[in-house]
Amino acid sequence: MSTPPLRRKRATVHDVAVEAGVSRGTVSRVVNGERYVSEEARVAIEAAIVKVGYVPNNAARNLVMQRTQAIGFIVHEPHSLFLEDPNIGEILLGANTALSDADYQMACLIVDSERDTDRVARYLSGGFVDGVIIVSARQNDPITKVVERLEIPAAFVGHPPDLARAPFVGIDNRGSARSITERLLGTGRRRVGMIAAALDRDSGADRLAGFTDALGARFDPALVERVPLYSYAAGRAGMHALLERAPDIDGIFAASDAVAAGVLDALREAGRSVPTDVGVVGFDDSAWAVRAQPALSTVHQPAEGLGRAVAESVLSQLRGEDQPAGGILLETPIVWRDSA
Amino acid sequence: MSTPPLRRKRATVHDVAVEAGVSRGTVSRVVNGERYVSEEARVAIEAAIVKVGYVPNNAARNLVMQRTQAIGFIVHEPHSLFLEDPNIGEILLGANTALSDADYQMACLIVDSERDTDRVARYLSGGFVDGVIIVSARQNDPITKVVERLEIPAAFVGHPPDLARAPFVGIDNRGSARSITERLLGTGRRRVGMIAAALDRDSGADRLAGFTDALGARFDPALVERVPLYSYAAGRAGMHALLERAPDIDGIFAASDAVAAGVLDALREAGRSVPTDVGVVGFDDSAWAVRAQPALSTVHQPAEGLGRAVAESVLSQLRGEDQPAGGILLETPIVWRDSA
DNA sequence: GATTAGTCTGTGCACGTTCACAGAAAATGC
DNA sequence: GCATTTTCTGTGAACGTGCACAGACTAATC
Repeated sequence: MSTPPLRRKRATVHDVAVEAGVSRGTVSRVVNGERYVSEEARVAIEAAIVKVGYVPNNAARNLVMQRTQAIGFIVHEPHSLFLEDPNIGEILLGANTALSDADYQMACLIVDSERDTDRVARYLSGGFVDGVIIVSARQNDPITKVVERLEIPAAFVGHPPDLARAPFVGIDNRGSARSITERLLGTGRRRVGMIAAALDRDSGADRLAGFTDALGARFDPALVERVPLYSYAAGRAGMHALLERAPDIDGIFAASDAVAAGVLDALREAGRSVPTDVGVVGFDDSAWAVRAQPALSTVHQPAEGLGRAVAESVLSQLRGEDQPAGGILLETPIVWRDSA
Repeated sequence: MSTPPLRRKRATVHDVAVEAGVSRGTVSRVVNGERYVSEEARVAIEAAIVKVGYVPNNAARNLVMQRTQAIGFIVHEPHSLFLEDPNIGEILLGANTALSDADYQMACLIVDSERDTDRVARYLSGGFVDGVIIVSARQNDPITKVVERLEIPAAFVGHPPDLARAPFVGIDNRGSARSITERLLGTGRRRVGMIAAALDRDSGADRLAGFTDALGARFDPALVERVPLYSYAAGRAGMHALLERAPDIDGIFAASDAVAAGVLDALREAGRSVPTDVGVVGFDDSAWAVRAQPALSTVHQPAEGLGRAVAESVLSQLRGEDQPAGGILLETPIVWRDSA
């Protein structure tokens, strides 16, 4: 015997109106904070609202306003990396708080396989969201194409290289990479290499460019090892490969903290001590950094702030405001710990 | 100059009806898969749907059906732990896939401060969700009280001790803890202790109980160190304290992998080698486990499966189906690696 | 042939809100 | 005192769907 839902029916704007002795229109005006309502009516309505316990019905409001009050949060990453990379979690958290403060829902869409691409494309075309946040877009990303074609308000975390003027928030990956590499060079290292990761993404490519900038004439391409992902495993394997090729290396810029954690373990396995034999710096200032042995010197990435900012950007577009050209870059202080 | 939204209007059920030469009612019937519609009408309507690109309007449907098609996902944890604990992320992922397969939205609600409690309580009372998933309920949790009072369909991950017969999914924490402790004892350890965490939660208390079960008469309360959270930092501090008290300890059951990672580092700092001097086992089989040095022996927690199952439970309640009494327990195989 | 049961279809109403409009009352200008 | 503006309020029409109902047609039964 299944219990009937038993949800006592909610108060409507009409109930408030009769309680306050006014019309629906006036109630609507005070609920939405519009002008042209007398002080007398306002207090009566406000009292009536608390008395009958009125809460606006979103479905009705959305129906007449032709909107959904939901924002898609699209992550184009394998499931496993979504979990391993703490940045994404923090970005999600920041975006979620900003969105819920503005009474928006967040719909998480994780794109892993081809099948997911179709599913998300269909979802987007279905008009289930008013806008989208896109977290790790690749070059020639099919999802990005769908968003572009549908002309949905969108904002990116990181700069998608093939989208001319899409609003984005990000950090100065290149400048930050240059700064921390310079700082690493300042500790007196002579053979400094890099584990470069995710070069198909703007962040990965920019971090490598910043590294090259810092080294200038001293740059030696043989000291750069390229790995596909920002992951612990990739960092460990990459470092082993690099040590094979250049045993005299004494400094490493790892493209992320997860990569750096792999680097540290590879160095330990090879019998090198950090920072005495080799100095290591990372990027992100994630949980990996403090947990590593020794604690990582790294670039602080304001992930939660990025999430909040990217959400604000979409919200601002929805309000029809002008967008700052060229996107927003957040500050990235260097955090110096023990690994270099 | 703000661009006007320019969203070309979507096709409605009425557009499909005129295209197929039938009435709205018939279109509605085929869209919802009801009986009593001729084969002829069905094919005409299906063709018309793809031709005009019809997608049902959720807001209108929700309005008339008196529902929201959204499920709240409530996490009662500090923000930091939400990120550090990989289980929660995986549960979220599993729940999200199950929910979106059923065309439900997921609304993430993270409760950290007192202020959040009020916000979420108000959100729940507002009727913005049809049901809720509750992830880490404490005893006497105010959020749980609100859910109970509102009589919203709910399902828990883990068993809230003060709710008599609330549907839940979980694992047999006590049995699993007993099994892995027995296995640890089987490696010939004589002084086996535990870093017990989060005793205000059912999982924490049950893991300690399982440990006690396994030791039986050999149980020594002095070998149990209690720490507040399932965190790396707590594990490290707890292990240092325990070593102070019992330097002859040769086996440790850590209440979670994150705790175990802290234990490993504390043991390294104290100059003990694992597993030679001390055997260590964890709980969760999270990313921490494989990343640890040495890799952790641990209990595999099917986190993504828990998320999927808890979502299915709420969905099933929404369909008005009978609930299995006593909740659902998922399997937890032991994964034996190098740390013991 | 009349009655009944079963299948199929169209119409009007309801869901709860916002918005445009009309009109009343009050304030302001000459 | 009349015209004009400003402030305030109520009314009806949407928005797009599901559902109850009525009616039409077919097939089976008496």
